[in-house]
Amino acid sequence: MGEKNIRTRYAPSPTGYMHIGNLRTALYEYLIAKNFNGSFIMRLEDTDQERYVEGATEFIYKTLKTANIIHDEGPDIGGDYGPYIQSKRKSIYIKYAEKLVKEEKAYYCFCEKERLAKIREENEKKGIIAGYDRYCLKLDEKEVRSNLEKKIPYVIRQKMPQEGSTSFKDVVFGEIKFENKELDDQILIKADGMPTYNFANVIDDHLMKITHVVRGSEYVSSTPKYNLLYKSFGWEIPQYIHVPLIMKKDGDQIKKFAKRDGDASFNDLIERGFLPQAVVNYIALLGWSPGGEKEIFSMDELIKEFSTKGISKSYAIFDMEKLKWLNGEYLRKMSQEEFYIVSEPYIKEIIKNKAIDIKKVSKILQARTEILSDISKVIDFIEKLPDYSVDIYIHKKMKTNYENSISGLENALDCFKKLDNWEHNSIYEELIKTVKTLGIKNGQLLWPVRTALTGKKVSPGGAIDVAEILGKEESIMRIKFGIDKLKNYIKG
RNA sequence: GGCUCAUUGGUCAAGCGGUUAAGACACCGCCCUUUCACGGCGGUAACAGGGGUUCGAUUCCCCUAUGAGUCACCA
Repeated sequence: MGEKNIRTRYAPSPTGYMHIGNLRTALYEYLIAKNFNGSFIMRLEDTDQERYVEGATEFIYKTLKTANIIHDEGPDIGGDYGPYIQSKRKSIYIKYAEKLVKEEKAYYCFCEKERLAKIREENEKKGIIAGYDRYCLKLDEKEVRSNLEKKIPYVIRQKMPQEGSTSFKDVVFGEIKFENKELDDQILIKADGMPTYNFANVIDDHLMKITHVVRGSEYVSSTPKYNLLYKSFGWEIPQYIHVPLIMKKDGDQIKKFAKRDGDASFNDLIERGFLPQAVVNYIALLGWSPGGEKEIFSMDELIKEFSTKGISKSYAIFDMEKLKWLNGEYLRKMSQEEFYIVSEPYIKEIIKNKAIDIKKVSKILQARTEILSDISKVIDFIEKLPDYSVDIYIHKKMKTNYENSISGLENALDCFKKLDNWEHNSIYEELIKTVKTLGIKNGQLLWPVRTALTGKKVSPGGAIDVAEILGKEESIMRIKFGIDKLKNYIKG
């Protein structure tokens, strides 16, 4: 990919929150740069003043930081090619646009939005979609000057060639060719003096010495316009790397990820209890394959392994199930202590009882948690025994029924009462001793105990784990309650 | 609609002219086991269709179908 310094850039506009696709683009840009020991630049594209959202910029910084995607230059930290905020570079763009006008590669256009809208509407009626009709291209120099003097609002449009074709080589898609006559005379400078995205992009990427332009494949069709601009200025065209879009499945429809549809943003996922590293790992793999069978990558490993060769050409559908699995893998890979740190807030959110040992709860949760936010509904029984139906005492494989559940619980009750050392091993030994003397299966005794203790069909940890966490007193109470409940049921 | 791109199991995907067409998620079964989970083992399931080129096409070309992107004084 060349010898010179690789420079990539992430150029978000502060118009709202970052979605998954956005973040992945930033990730790839970062990985490509770092893979070659290059620089990753952040540039704010705030040229649309109407869409500006307060606080969006801070949010972008925060998101990149939690995702561990770190820029080397940017509005907040500066760099040699600043300013990195487009609104502060307004005069630069105008200067370049006027240069193009002088060379007759662009022209002033005084058409009102109303006229443009009307033409578009008429065309639509006829069933055609056409670009600008070049009305203002016909204006002679005198008219232009007089309009300018009269301060009639204007835009500057790029004058597209009417013949020939423009082709470019994309790193992932290969050679792509467009006929020039299909290109619209796009606006370079808007009536408010701000550049359009397409124009500002070209100017800034060149001025900031960006070598690799990574962006979503929705920009493929505007790339020839970029190249014509580069050509007009006599600038070197950067490498294009168009990445496939991330989609979602909605019924049998395939759609783009969109915040307005309530699709999860990176931030939403983190709030839901996904680990940033897991999400980053997952999205790295959405649209890119390292080739081998390894699926879990740290950021450093991604940097090392990433190659544009593995970027796929077709869109990928976001699969929440796989993300969950991957998140679970990250959780399980942690040490007990690490898991305790991340799970503690979720556990404490629901368990208020100070007597409960949060560390023990955390321990039994680790192998069973995929998303941290799921914790609450799994351990709710600790704080308060839920209402439950006696049906759950019956378990075919454990060979339990109402009657032997009662006797099982009564036996367990005796064990519990005489236990002084309330600790996992001793509880286990005591209960198993009883099982042996009764000559029954482990499950026949343990299943009713677990059921009485939790009031749930499934629980994290078995009878002994749960008993240990609940403590002697509470366990005895719940066992007694279970016995009464079963007896009443049989009677009535 | 024009243009551009894409199309391997439900999903992510490997493959790059000759393979029993990997692997992962999900699903199913078995084992482990004090439930569930974890873990282990195994299973179901794919080259969109049709023409070429070739001794031989999932791989190359063309057509069709389907999907996506784009056609703003938005980025």
